[in-house]
Amino acid sequence: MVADSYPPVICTVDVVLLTLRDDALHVVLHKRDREPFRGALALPGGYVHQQEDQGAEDAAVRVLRDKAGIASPYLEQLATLSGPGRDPRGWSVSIAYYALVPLQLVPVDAAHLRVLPADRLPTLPFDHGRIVELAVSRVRVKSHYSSLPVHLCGERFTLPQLQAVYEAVLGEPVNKVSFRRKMDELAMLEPIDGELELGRANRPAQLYRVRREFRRTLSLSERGLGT
Amino acid sequence: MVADSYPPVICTVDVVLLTLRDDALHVVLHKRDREPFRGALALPGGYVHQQEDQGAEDAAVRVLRDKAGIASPYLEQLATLSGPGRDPRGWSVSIAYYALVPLQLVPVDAAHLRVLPADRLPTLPFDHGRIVELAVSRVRVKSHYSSLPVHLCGERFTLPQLQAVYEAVLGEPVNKVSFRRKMDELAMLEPIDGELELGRANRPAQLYRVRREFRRTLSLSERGLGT
DNA sequence: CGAATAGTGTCTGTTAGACATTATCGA
DNA sequence: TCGATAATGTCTAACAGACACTATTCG
Repeated sequence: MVADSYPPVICTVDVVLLTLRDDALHVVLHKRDREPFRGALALPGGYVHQQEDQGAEDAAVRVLRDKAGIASPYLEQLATLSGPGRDPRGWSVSIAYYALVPLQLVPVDAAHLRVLPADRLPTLPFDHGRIVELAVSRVRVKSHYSSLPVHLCGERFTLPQLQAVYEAVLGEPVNKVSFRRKMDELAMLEPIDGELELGRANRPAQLYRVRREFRRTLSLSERGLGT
Repeated sequence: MVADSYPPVICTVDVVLLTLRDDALHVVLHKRDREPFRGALALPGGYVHQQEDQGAEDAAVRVLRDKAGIASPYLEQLATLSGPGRDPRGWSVSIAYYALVPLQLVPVDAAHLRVLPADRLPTLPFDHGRIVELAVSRVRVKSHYSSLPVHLCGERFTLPQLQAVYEAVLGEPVNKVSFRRKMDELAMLEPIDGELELGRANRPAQLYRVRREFRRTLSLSERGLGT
């Protein structure tokens, strides 16, 4: 064996916490409170804790709670990045996750957090810029054929609101009729009985919520939304 | 900080090496030559080597070469599994990859290797059974809308042969006309000029090969092959 | 009532699958 | 010439997108 003569591999998790603001995907970044890159904005992340984590996902959940004040968002493993150069401390592994959360749940005023547009980020430490790219691209692809974007909405929303969320994530307009057929096919929404979005000078929209069995998961469709 | 008082996280890679035999996906397993589970069949895997690996993928390539005698197959990261219980030596991370290779390139007679059907495997050590499930499911999903299965073919093949490969991977028959339209759309094949598969009592089939620019990558299509 | 947007009906072009037809080999 | 399979043409059913029409609210 060989490993014993070398320092341990540095084993961390990093989370791309995504939310929607002004119809654009934003990333929640965290001001680092220790070296390396102390004071820089970076993805919330941290070491795996052997004594408390039953797996890397536990570490990601803990990081989201402790560093971003977020509990139980939609969370999925993204990729694992590794190598000798990505962390100045040595050969490292980062198990990267992405999370989706409605803006209302983000503590936007916290001094150690920033919410920045995903497509206009400053240079980030480590390979965090690359990780954000991977996350955004994964979210875009999955949004074509799944219910992923509903996790960017709050508990109650109208179909026109949800369509706007899809359009923001996909970066292109979506046909209304096709969109509604697709949502129907995904079968993950239920109308909230008798609840309408009143107060505007037009026909009020029906309010919907995600069915209980899809709250922390996805519904997939065979064929995606067009273009 | 916390990590210093604990033993290092065990950092390994494991590779699900898939091939096609008798129209069924098979996994190449490796007889372990050291503890734990010495002598048991398991996925080819090993430690990350800090001094030679520029990343986990390098480790996967090295493992494939050293343990399975395979060079430069199609290789893609699958998932990362981790936790305190999956390896008896302690808290461990396995960065799992899957690889596709034509049967001709597998050293099927090597004493330390076994080629077993993916859907009828014995119980494997660690969580390798779970990793194989993930790999097979990933390959099935990707085969619906990509050129992934061509990596199970040799250099030259006919369209009927390739269709049989798709059907084996997907586990269901594929419409011939749709299949050919899809291959055409993927635009990754080129006929080998004047080369036909002669010798049988019927019209000979045109031989094709993968275009150079797709040799180690994929071509994706918007809409997949049907059910 | 008029403006505005929600929600739905319907038409049409595109695409996938079923089926039929032609092509080309060995025997 | 026959049997077999490759390769392709064509019809049809399913589906997505465009468009238009109806519904319902506020002012």
